[in-house]
Amino acid sequence: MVMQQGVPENLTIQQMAQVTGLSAHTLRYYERAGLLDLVDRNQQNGYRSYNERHINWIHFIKCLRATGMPIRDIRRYTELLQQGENTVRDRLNLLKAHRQRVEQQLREVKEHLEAVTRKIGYYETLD
Amino acid sequence: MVMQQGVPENLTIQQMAQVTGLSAHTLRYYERAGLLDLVDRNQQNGYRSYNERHINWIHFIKCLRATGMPIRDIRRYTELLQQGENTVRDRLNLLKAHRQRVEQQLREVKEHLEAVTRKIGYYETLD
DNA sequence: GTATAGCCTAGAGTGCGCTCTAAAGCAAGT
DNA sequence: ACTTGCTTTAGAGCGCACTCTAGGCTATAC
Repeated sequence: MVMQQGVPENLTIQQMAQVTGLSAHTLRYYERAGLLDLVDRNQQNGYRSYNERHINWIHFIKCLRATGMPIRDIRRYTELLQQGENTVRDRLNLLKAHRQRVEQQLREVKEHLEAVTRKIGYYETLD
Repeated sequence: MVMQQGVPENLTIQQMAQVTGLSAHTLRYYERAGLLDLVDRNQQNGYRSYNERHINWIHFIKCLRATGMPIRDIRRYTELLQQGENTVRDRLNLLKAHRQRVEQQLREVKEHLEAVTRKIGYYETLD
């Protein structure tokens, strides 16, 4: 196994788990869920073999998840990606719609957090 | 049933659902979960009877939920509330800890959203 | 009285996103 | 050869927050 420096290649699922911060279970789950096609296998033993492209992709998936995109939408995005260049417009629309929803939700959370802050202020006057 | 104007009183669960935007199912669930003690009953028929205090309380619960506080933490807060004045400090700490977590999460979401925005920017150059 | 509509309870079901288990295969060390 | 520790799969289980169902009671209109 490489892992000295340079471009990561032929990573086992545990190494991939370390690098991405996801568990091996979750990596397999994402693959089954269609978020991660194209995972090559080691020819000798049939183990999954990840490379830098997978790392970058997982990193982006984590951004989508962290901003609340559901698994099925990420699968949809993945499918578009696999269908090639003529889906760029669809992918763009999908991401833009997502961004808009997230921004709306950020505004709502901030608003509701202000109510919490007001309550905190009230409690502080009692101290 | 009153409902003309002035202070809401003796609301049925359906009226309460309308006012709060929660379903009757959810109102019962919140009560069972310990988020909502003290729901009086109509002496004749045993139906739940809500008043303005309940409305305000549900409104605050919605702020906590909207900012991601789990049900069990809201129950904890409810318990403190029921234990009276000497829990003010604990309630304050609970809300402050919550606010801090939410603010942290807002920062993280914003960061990850920037990655999405960068991807959008990239796609737009392809157009 | 009867129909309809709203309320009650206990408990089952749902959807999501993991997370774990069992049984089996492969790899490296002693 | 045996042990240890990784990998594989299919499928079960979990925690959360609802959401709904079944069966029964109550209230009002006709």
